[in-house]
Amino acid sequence: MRDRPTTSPAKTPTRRAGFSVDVALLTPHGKQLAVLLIRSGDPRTREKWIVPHDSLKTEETLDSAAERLAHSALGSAPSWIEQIGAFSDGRRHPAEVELSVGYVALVPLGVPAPVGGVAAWFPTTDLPVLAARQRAIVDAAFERVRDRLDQAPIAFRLLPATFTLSELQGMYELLLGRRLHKASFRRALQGAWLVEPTEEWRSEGRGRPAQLFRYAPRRRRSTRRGVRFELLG
Amino acid sequence: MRDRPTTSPAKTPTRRAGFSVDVALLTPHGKQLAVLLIRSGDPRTREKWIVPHDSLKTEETLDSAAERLAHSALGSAPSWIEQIGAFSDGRRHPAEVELSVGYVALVPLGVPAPVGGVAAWFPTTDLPVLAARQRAIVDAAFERVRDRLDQAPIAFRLLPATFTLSELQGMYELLLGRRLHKASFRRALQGAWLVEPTEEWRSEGRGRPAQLFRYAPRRRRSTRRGVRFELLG
DNA sequence: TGACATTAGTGACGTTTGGTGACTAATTCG
DNA sequence: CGAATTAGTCACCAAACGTCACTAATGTCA
Repeated sequence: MRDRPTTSPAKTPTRRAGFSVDVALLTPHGKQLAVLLIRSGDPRTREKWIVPHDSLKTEETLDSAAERLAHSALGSAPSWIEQIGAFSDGRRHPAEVELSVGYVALVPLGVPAPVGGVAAWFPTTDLPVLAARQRAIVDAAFERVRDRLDQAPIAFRLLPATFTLSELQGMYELLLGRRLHKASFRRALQGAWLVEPTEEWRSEGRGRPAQLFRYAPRRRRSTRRGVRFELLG
Repeated sequence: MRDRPTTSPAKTPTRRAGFSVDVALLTPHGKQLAVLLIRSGDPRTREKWIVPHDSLKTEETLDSAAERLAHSALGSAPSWIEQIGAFSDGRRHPAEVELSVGYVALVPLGVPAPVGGVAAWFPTTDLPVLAARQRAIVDAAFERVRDRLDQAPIAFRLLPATFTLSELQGMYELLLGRRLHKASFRRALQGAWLVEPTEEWRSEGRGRPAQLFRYAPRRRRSTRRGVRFELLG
């Protein structure tokens, strides 16, 4: 359970800051991503589910507040976290603060579900009603994950420490929402020197056993590419 | 040394919010980018130059506050603007607020220098001392421009409405800090359907006249590319 | 036990994309 | 006129990429 120093009634006489830090925790869930929401402890709020949030404590940075929130909502540290930005625009927020700083964090597959009852994973397509500003933060979190897929080791952070190449490809397919070709995927992965094989093999029911790999990026030649106009509009 | 939000000097009686909006205005300046700084009107501040900033006015969104700041500092509207993120960490800021929301904005080449004396363009390599948090915002602004170069029409927004292809290439070279090959650049540009020729030609002193183009992106086929591992580390 | 389904992993071919040097074109300057 | 300068294009080659087809190793089931 999280502390809510900001839930003093709307008058909030001793509010330390005019803003909150909100963390959207994401994890793979079936064929899509899911976000961790917690039950609103405040019966006065209109929405029943909220994104973990809090105001800054003394001597705390934004990043450390986000990490504290993630750890406290989940029971363990996330494997990746990044600030999304500042959200305001007068939309509803459970803490009724003027501004919220949104964060996105990744939780590996297989981390046990959070403490019983008060928190739950909600898949992308089945979100409950959230306060408008928190909904915007969650939407931006999903979008940020897709956008950062090529720049940060998103897929690797969503998998356990060792994994098969098929699992890695499956994670990319989940995140991209489309199928990839096995040979192309592996050739590109090979060329990037991102994974190294372990001695272990895993036999998953039928079929040939798969070798386990771990994420171990090496320094690679920085190919000076030309300008890419494709993504521009 | 960090700022102490509780020691707000008694002169700031009606501060509406515990945060500011700060805008880093960038424009091409010789062979690099420059940022617009204004003279600090407050003799008590240690730093002589500051980034334009203000708190949110009533019923104002973050984006509209940033646009207002840009317009008021420059006299005209910027050609592109985007939020960078929230900055805190207890570093110094002229407004002595706990948090600042940073924005980056682009100003086309050739826009006249701002009003006399109180503002000036400072090239990347020759920045004066700024409050630590504003310095962080300026650094992030330069970085954001480089990062967005492939996703947003940065270079086009820094040029006048019509331009030669050599000018466009020169702008990319300025932003990337390296030379590009003419034939590759034009082939890629051609394939992206981003510009269309005008009927005008410009004769710039010596050499063959160049045709003028305008930015006019067309819908193009979304090539489903494979995964790019190169940028990952 | 042996055929078959299933999953892992690789090889090879053709196409596309991208880097490069060399060429032609049109202008100014002397 | 010819040299210098800038614009614009072409052709060649290498790297990257999509695709199909193949081999490999396991479980399942008649």
